[in-house]
Amino acid sequence: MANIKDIALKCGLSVSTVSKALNSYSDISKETRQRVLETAEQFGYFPNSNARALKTNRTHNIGMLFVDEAQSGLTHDYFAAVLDSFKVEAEKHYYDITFINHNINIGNRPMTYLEHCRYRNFDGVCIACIDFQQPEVVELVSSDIPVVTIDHLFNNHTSINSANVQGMHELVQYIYDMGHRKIAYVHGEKSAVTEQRLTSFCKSLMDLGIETPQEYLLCAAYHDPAATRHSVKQLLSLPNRPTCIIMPDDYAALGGIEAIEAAGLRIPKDISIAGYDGIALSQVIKPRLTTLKQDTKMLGREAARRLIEQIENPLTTITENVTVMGQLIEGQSVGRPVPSL
Amino acid sequence: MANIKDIALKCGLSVSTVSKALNSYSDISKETRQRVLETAEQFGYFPNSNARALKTNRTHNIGMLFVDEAQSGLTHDYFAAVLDSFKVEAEKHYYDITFINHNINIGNRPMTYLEHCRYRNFDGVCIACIDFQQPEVVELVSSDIPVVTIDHLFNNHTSINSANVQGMHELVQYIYDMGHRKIAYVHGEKSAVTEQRLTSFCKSLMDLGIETPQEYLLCAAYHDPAATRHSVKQLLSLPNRPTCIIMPDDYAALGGIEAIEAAGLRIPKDISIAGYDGIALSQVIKPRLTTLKQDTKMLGREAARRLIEQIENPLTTITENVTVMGQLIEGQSVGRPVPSL
DNA sequence: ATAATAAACGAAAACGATTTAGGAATATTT
DNA sequence: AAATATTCCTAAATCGTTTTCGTTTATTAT
Repeated sequence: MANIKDIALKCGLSVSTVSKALNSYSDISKETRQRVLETAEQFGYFPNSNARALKTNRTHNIGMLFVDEAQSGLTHDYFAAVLDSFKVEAEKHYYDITFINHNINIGNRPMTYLEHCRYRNFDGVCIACIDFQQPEVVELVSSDIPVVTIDHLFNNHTSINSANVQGMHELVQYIYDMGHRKIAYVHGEKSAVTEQRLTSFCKSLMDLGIETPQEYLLCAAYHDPAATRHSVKQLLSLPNRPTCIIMPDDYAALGGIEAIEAAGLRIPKDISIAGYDGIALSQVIKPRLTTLKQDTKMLGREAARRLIEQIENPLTTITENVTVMGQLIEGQSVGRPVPSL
Repeated sequence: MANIKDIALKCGLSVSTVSKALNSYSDISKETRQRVLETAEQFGYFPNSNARALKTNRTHNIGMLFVDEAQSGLTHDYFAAVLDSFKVEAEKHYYDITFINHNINIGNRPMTYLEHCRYRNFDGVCIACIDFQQPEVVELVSSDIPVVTIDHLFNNHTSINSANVQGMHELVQYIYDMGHRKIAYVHGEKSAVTEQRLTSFCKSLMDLGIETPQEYLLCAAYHDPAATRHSVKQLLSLPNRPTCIIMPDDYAALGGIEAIEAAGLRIPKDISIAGYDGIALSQVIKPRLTTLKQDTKMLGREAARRLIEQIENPLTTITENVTVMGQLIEGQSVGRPVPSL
């Protein structure tokens, strides 16, 4: 692999001049600069990232903290889509992405996330799809490494958030407009996202003058059709059962659908069901889900952009909490309820 | 961040001694070694990866070539699961994973994959879920960087392959055993995998003494329900239509199911359908798919293991082509055909 | 003509590790 | 007592860059 020395030799220049030429220093004449660039191109040269990082303390490498164990992280469509979009944008800015994990330390102790970041000298870190309460995560966030979080808000840190309040409101409003008055919500486990959606759900209904009985609010794990199947079954057995059920997410909705069909009910004729996420899957199943599509493209892109902005202009950048709007997808799973009471 | 110098200072030793102690050189006394390790632990020390890489030419970083554009790569359940498993195993061996892409070169030209690998000094590379014919991919494979490919076989290179021949055979045999004689196969686009499955499909049927008309073999993109919907529609309109249809993959099967139900047919009563992949989704939809589960855990794990083996013992390692068996999942989508002809 | 300024380049010291060759001190053999 | 071996450690070169501070030459001002 050709290095800067080879180029210097070939051009009859010093190593420093070549370096400067490559980095567009102003005290290099146009002619030499041109000459250097040409030989560099000809030699197929590019800087050794390690040497450069060693000297500059910049790696052009972003750490991605995505999920702890082999949970549903990468195979979770929503997050996979966000990651994908993040990756695309980061590449445009010449950044690479490396997963953060628990490598083994010199002392035979697993590194903390922060230690791993220091070890690899990540310029910045993106955190998504993880339990944000973990001490280790908090430690990482509290460090001086630029951090952007997705779907979670830390003090004084940039975050990109799907508009859960707006999204849930829009979904509820739509369902209301379709004529539903008995709306249940099987919400995910406790998290910032869940709280937002749940609050928005309750508030939206209250504003519409609807009272929601406690039995209409159930908890079931995200991304877990078995859990929602159970919950929906429970809802269906209520004496005064809902006419529409909102699921934690699209994938989990599959469990709900199954439970409904198992009970011999038809969607949306007998009962309606709505998802959340708007992943590709939601539009290729039967019935096509009425759901709230989160803008994964925008979420990933903005996260990457702001993080890089922060990395490159640490002083002028202000921390922002960006909210990315979602969009209702009108599928076939929410219909008009039968007028019967 | 504490460095080796700090430790040397604290211990009253030279930098070289500390380095040797940390790297278990034999010419360091047990006592000093112990002392160094303790201070290292106490200082929260770990080596600067860049400095180390610069000197040793080893980065403990594996390049992952996963997909060119924002195609279905990360959001493709099968590959996401393989990647996840690869990641878990790599971490166990103290390796990190970085995505390979087309960063911008010094000459303002996008780097080739190989160039990116050299730039980042990856110790090894895993290639999956990509068009293996691309010149750039071939260039990378032909380099001296240790490479392992998943689901594609290159000469003189280790590869981990899902047992497509066995898998398809098992699937066909099962369908046959259920009584089907008119079996169609909507196969994916041209690739090594497709070829293996297609060949196995044809051979298995021939061995069973069944002739398959040309109209029973259709091509539709992988992971594309719209494509399979179209193909299945076509199959259904045949004068002598099949009693069972094998889909390119589970996700694409959704399109097939839709087409069948749109035609007013019931699965598996009127017609059977089978998937391929055995992703989680396949078991939470209705009907639960009869499909061939590829062992993503094993595929990812073996890929990581062999690659690392190759990295660490470049001389003693022989290239292997590992075949990972799949397993039939008996769902509800393949039934006994109606005896009518 | 001389001094001051500007333009273009180079020498050398880092960055934080690894590794080779060798040096002191101690122990062992002759 | 001298020679040799062993043990433990250090000096210094090196990996490929960046960057500070000079130095040289050319240009302009006096």
